[in-house]
Amino acid sequence: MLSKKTKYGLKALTFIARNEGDMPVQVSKIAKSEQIPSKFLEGILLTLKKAGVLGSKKGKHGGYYLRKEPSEILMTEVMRVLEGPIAMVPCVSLNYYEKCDDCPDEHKCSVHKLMIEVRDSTLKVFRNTTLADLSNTKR
Amino acid sequence: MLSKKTKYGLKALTFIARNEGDMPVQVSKIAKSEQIPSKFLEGILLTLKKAGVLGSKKGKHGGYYLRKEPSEILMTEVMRVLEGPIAMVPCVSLNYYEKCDDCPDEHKCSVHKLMIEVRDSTLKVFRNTTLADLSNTKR
DNA sequence: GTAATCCCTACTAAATCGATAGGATTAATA
DNA sequence: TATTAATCCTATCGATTTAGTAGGGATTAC
Repeated sequence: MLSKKTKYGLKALTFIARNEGDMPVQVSKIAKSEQIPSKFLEGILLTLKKAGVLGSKKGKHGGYYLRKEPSEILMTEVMRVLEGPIAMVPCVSLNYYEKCDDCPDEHKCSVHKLMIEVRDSTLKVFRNTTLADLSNTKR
Repeated sequence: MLSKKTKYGLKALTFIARNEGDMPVQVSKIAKSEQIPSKFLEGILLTLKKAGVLGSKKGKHGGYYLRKEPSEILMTEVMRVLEGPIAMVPCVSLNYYEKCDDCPDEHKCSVHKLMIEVRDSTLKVFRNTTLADLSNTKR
């Protein structure tokens, strides 16, 4: 299941991509428009900021803005930040590999083989999709 | 993340596919060979039985057996039984569709579009993979 | 009748998720 | 400079899910 965190995060990014002029966008505006609990969203955007996807400006008239063009923000990046590893098992994860306790030999493991295929096909989608696709903006 | 339940279930099915002669295979044998907690596995195989993937024989020399040829057991079926819906959000699930509380219009939802693509690509893998592929048996 | 096996229900500890609370810090502006 | 509006940070909470255990009932081979 996709977590609410990721769902909200994607919606928020889409909103920001669509509403970006010169001014940063406030959490409260996004929360209201997208029906997301404001305090919860606060934490999500903070995470995206720490990961380098968003920038922020504090104080009055502050808010969040994209640090790259929507077309340069890949879903691989966003999903990894919000949802964690793309692979369904650590033993096929590219970025967070871990050996299984059980499994004496990975190459003979039936689950391993299947999960590599799933990972690759999902990765293909995420690598081919940017925030520009989600938000229908051209940049 | 793939649940242990699903992982164990797949390993068990693979084991049964490889070890099937005329005799049913016992939970205890699978558990020992695949390093799975025996009582936990018991419940998993029961689930697979109720779903019609496995058959069982009670009493001495009883055990579990496949109800179809490995090549006829699709991963779509197994994954749905063990892991639940393949879609990451209910609003793109083929078998368990549910509307989102938020989302006034699905067709305009950026998350929706992305998750349909993920679902389709994952589905493609599961539809193209059978237990025979996992277990390297020909049947 | 006994041992081996599946079948069923209930319980538990730990982790995760979704959300809230409360305030510290920063910056614009009146 | 005081006020206000924002981000930033930490802690907490209830509900749910996960992974597993416990204990026994029912069935069958021998």
